[in-house]
Amino acid sequence: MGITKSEHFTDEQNELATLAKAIGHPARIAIIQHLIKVNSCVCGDIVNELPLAQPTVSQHLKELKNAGLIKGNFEGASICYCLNEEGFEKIKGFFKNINDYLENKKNQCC
Amino acid sequence: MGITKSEHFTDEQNELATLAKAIGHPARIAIIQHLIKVNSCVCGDIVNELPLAQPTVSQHLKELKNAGLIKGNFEGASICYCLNEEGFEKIKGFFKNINDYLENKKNQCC
DNA sequence: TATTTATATTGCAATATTACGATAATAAAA
DNA sequence: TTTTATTATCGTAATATTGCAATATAAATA
Repeated sequence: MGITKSEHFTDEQNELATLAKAIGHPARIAIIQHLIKVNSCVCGDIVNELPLAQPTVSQHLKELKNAGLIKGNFEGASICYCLNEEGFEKIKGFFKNINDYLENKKNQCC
Repeated sequence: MGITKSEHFTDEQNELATLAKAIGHPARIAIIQHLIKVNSCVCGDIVNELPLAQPTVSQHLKELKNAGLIKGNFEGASICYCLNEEGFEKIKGFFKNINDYLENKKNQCC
């Protein structure tokens, strides 16, 4: 049905899924990587970096912003975007759990 | 168009996106969390855990398996699933970069 | 105020995802 | 070999995502 039964999962599960989903597109990975490289930049810079039209980039930025992974500040006529620590902090714990588990696991079937 | 222009991105970007996308659904988060809790289990156990029908769970397991995040071994009539270290290892570096960056960042616009 | 520049929104077509009933496939048990 | 148990696949409906042209909005500048 294309509709996720999110009401049947915990808030934590839904939140983690939303964050991972936002990261789950190569254009949005590229945007994150670019922001790490240049620290902060405006939408137009990303349009020049990526093989996508301006409305498409704007849409990807919106999704990253909604998920809490980036934030934007007005800077004259442009909007300056950079990573939002808060969003990444939320994912951190999840992957830490997994890594801790994988380092200590024993007696698995596979 | 609903079609991702993956040919315009690097292999690394596409691979990271595929992994994140696979994690980006609450049911698949729940499956991963369950596997951490019980170490390994069969599909039927997950069907009992989640509010989803068996074909739906099977489909989610397939996606996690295709992404390299879980693996399954035949164990009698059942299939025993557990986490696949390989997949998570690939994401680890990406988040490590982000966390290192966020810990040292300065002079941001926002 | 009119123009330019930068970004967002709308509308739409193409494609992908989610979910599940029905059914198939596979292997153990009777 | 038939039955039972377990998981996978098929088919399909509902919904979501991706991408972009066209357009709107907002702020700076002439």
